[in-house]
Amino acid sequence: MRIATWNVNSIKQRVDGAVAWLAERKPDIVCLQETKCVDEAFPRQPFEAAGYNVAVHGQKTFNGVALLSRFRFDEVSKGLPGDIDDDHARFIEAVISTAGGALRVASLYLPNGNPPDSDKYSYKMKWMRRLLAHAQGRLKLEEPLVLAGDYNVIPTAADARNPEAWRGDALFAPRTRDEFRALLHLGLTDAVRATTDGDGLYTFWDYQAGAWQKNNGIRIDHLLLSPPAADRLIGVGIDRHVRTWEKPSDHVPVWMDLAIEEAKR
DNA sequence: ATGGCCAATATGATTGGA
Repeated sequence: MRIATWNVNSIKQRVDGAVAWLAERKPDIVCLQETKCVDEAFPRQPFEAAGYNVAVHGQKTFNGVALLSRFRFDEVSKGLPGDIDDDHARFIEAVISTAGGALRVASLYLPNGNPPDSDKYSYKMKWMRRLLAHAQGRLKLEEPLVLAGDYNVIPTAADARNPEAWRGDALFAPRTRDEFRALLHLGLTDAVRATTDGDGLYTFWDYQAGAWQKNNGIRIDHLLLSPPAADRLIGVGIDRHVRTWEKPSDHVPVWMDLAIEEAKR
């Protein structure tokens, strides 16, 4: 079972690149973020033609998350619980049947939170605490669970080419990293860090200031796994070559393989 | 992390992104 996450920065701008990447990497399930369109406008057809079921939770202009799956969705729920007044489309979760039982996958787009002295940052903090509470509840199910997405968190200095430049930024602030560590302390595993302690593993390079050419990147797109999922982790990959394609997103896909078999039909 | 970008919007300037 191959599961990926990718912040596409507008799905309409990325249809061709996404279809090409699906054909190349052949993921079973994909978590997308920043689709930036309402559900009715999501370009479902090219993805269905490529063999994927599509579940979307979007809004006008900003945010927006989606799931692509080679397997049928048994359940889909939209929105992160914990605040009925939060109308940002940043969370979608689905259950898929596998040979070993239920697999639960969520695509999440955690708020950026800049500037850190603003209400945007307090929204980020609240959202992280809501995610923590939700994860806590889901972990009790003892299912393979994947919380994948753009966390807008640089976990450690090893996850940035120039950590000094990020000091004081909402993505690297001590409180941000504290909240991310609290997620890990629930028992969630960062799939990339479970397989390597290397540096230079980035998933985002700004469009500006030649960040890609200078490899001035950060690792902010993460695959977090419950214990039953982490026990089945085989390997991970970061498809940085996708950043060299025409009209690239500023993020690249991150994927992993789990030793989970698809349900027999 | 700014010199340099990109996407969406009834668009031609502004907002949001990270």
